Amino acid sequence: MLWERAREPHAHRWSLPGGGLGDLEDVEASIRRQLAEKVDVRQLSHVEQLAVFSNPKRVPGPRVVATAFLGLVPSHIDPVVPSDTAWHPVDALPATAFDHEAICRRARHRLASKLSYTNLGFALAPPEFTISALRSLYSAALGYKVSATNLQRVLSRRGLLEPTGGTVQPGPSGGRPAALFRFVSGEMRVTDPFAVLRPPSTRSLSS
Amino acid sequence: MLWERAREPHAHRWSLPGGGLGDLEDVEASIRRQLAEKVDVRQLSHVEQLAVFSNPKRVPGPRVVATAFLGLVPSHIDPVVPSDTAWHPVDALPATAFDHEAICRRARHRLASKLSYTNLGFALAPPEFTISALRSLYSAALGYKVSATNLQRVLSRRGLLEPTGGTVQPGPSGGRPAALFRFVSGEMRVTDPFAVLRPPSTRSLSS
DNA sequence: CGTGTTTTCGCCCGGTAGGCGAAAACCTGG
DNA sequence: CCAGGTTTTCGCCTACCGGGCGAAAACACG
Repeated sequence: MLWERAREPHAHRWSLPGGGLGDLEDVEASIRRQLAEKVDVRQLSHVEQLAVFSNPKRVPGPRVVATAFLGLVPSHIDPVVPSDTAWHPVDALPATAFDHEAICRRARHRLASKLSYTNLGFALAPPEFTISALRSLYSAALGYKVSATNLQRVLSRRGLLEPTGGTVQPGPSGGRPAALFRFVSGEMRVTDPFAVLRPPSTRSLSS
Repeated sequence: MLWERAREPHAHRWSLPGGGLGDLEDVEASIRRQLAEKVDVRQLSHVEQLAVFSNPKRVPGPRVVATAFLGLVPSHIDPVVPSDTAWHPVDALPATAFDHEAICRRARHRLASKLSYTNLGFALAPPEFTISALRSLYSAALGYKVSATNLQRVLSRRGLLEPTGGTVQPGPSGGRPAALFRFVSGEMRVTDPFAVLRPPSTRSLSS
C-alpha cells in the first residue's frame, strides 16, 4: 500500500506510509500509529521489523534513518484508504520515492521466506477458506504457482491446518464442493526446524 | 565481547560495544568503525543487522534507539582487546547494562538458526579445520552436542564442505589422522530452500 | 442419466536427516 | 613387532518429507 506524494521531494512518486518516532513509543507502536492515523489501517494480522535503512543519502536533506516493517492484513479485510492511497501489486510497482522500492522488495522476500518455514499464512487468510483460495494467496505472495495438493498435505502434516467441517457450494460450472479449513494457531511460529542437527531429543511433530 | 562500564549509568555492568551514528555513514559502517576504534576488532567474517531496540525507557535519560548487529570473528582470530573488555560465553553472561542481555540472546538465536539453514559456519571456522574441530564450533554456537558423523555428511551433501587433502597428526593418545576440510564459499548463502512449494523448475543441488 | 468440472485422496518415488556399527589409521606399551 | 586402545571415517539401514500423478468423490448441466 502506497500513497502518492503531493509535495517535493519526489512529488507524484509513490511512498510507503510512515513517519517520525514519538518520544513515548517504540518503533512498532509508531508504525501502528502511523498506519492507523494516516491510512486508517488497524487490523494488522502480523507486524515485524524488516531492517534499518540508513544510507546518509537515502533522502535529500538532513539524514533520516528508517526502520522498515513488514505488515500484513488478511485478504478478507479491505480497509478504506484515503484518496491519495492505493494498493499496488509488488510485481508491478509504480515509480516509488526514495529507497522504497528496495524496501518493498525486501518485504516481499521476507514474506515469501516466512510463508515457507512458518505458519505465517494465517496472517494472509480469512478465518475460514478453501484450499484453492489459500492456493491463490500463496501463489500471489510467493510469485509462482503452487500445487493445491501439496499445499494441503504439507500444511496439514505440519499441524497448521485443520478442517472446520463446513463446505462451500460449487460454482455454476459444477465440481465437488470444497472443504473449509482454518489455521490452528493465530500466532506466528516456526514450523520447519530446518536444523542441521537437532537437539538430541527434539522430534518434529507429524500430523 | 563485552566491556565493563566505568561510569554511570550502570557502572561496573557489562555492555556491548557500540556508539553514535556518524553523519556520513550508515549503521553497518558505524558498527564496523566502533569495533575497530573502541576494541580493535577488524577481522569480522560476517556482519548482519539483528533488530532495532527502541523502547523509550531502555536507557535512562533521553531516548536512544539502537540498531543491534550480529558480528562474527573466526575462531582462529584472537584480537587483542582493551583491558576493560573481555569475551564471555553467551550461556554465562555477567550482569549486563541496559537491555544488552536481551540483545545477546537474540544474537545467539539468530546465529543458531542461520548455522542450520545457511553456510554461516564459514564465518566461525578457520580456513582449514578437522571435522571434530568444526563439531566443537557448532556445538558451542548451537548450545547442544552435534554428531560429527552427520555434520560431515549434511554439510558435504549440501556442497558446503570440501576436503583440502591434508591431514592432521593424531594426538598422543593415538587415533586415525583427521582429514582437513574447508568451506567452499566465503559468502553467506542460504542452503536449505525450506520452501513449502518450490518454484516449478528449481531443484536443490546435491553434492 | 451421462458428461464435464472441481476437489480430494491414495499410491509411489526420490532425496535427506539421522543412528549405528564396522573399518581405517594411528599411538603406546609390552 | 605385535596386541590393545583411541580417534576418525565410511557404509548400511531406517524414517520421514516434499512432490508428481492418476483415480475417486461430489457436484452442475443438458
